Amino acid sequence: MGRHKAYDREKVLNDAMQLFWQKGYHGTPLSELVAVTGLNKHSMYKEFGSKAGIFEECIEHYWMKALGEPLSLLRQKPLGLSNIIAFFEDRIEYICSKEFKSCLFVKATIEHDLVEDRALEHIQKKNRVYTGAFADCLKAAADSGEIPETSDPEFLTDYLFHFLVGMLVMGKPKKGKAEAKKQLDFIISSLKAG
Amino acid sequence: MGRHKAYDREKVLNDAMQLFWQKGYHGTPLSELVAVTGLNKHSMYKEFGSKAGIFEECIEHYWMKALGEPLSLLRQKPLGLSNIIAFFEDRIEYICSKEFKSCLFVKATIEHDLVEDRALEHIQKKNRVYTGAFADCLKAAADSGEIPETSDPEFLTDYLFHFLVGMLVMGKPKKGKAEAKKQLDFIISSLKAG
DNA sequence: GATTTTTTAAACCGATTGGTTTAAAAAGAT
DNA sequence: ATCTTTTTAAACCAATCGGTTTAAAAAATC
Repeated sequence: MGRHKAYDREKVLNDAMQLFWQKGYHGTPLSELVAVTGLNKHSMYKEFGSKAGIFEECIEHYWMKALGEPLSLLRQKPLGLSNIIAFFEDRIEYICSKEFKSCLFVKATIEHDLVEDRALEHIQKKNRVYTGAFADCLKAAADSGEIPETSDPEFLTDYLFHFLVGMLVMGKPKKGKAEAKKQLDFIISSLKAG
Repeated sequence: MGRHKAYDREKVLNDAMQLFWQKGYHGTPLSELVAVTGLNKHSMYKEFGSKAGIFEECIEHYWMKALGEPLSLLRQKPLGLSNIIAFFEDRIEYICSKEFKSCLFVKATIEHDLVEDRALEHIQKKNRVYTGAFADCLKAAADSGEIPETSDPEFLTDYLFHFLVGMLVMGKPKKGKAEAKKQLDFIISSLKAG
């Protein structure tokens, strides 16, 4: 009994996420959140409790909507170097596209002491899922002989992650997609050489 | 004629820079700037005009005070791979120290559409000085045979820069200094192998 | 038609934002 | 002692911040 909700929670979350993604946590005032989602301020608070509450749900939403697909590229069986290549090619494609707007997680990581602790921990947990997927690919590549058996997936994973984050911060390279692909080629052949 | 300024412009700039460095542009309210520098609000505006004005001068200050020393490591003659190694070892040392607080430039880059355009361009110009120094080292290394002559300093420079930025964002690696050094070793031997 | 819930708009809260102005006091230079 | 400049504190500005409350209107259920 009682009236139905007029808004679509998914759509609201998506709109809010887009805003946070573009402007960061502190760069996004509640007023704009209200404007872009179309929700009434009152409904907003009833649904999410606070600005921090919205943000945390947006992180989960971002994880599923924006990071799910590239993650699936890392998990395609059989695991190996090809996953890493496919993943980075996809990311380069995105970074060089005009829709590019960095990464919500990276922005929140940099905002660190400004963002709520819970949200930060949430992000770090998700990061670990990502680096875990990297490591699985590298282990498989070592097992199959694609890269030397002596390779250490542990630090190579973080090395790859650093490179990824650097690209996400710096955005489109001055010489475009071709330059980014050269960098990727270099990394891949380095992995093969050990 | 007239009274002398009681404050030391350098010290004021340094205090303000530290704050911006820690909290970013939007995370730093004018009130805290006033509190930390000890300047009166009125004097602040007479000296710098606006918050954006203070920030721009802090960028230049940061460039000289925080980035000058690592840059000099890249410029030590004779140029070559050793400069790159010394530079990254120094950066790793800093990143793993407890004084670490990321990089003002990286933070401002991420805040991008929130930060004044002039400041952003200022930063990008300085970044180019840095990548230029990288490129010079790589060229010298290619000339002397430290790395293959076929190496392309252009994209290798951006590759190194991406890695650097990634480290600055992610902070101390979970396994500490040793892990970061392994990553550096890997990069250097990759450069040598081509 | 009674009940329950959502929606809406508005008023309201105290605090803070970047920024300006005023006016008096303090200090240096001539 | 005079003139200039800096310093200080305070008042002031409109706007915005995250957040709460109220009360009426609009639906949906029974």
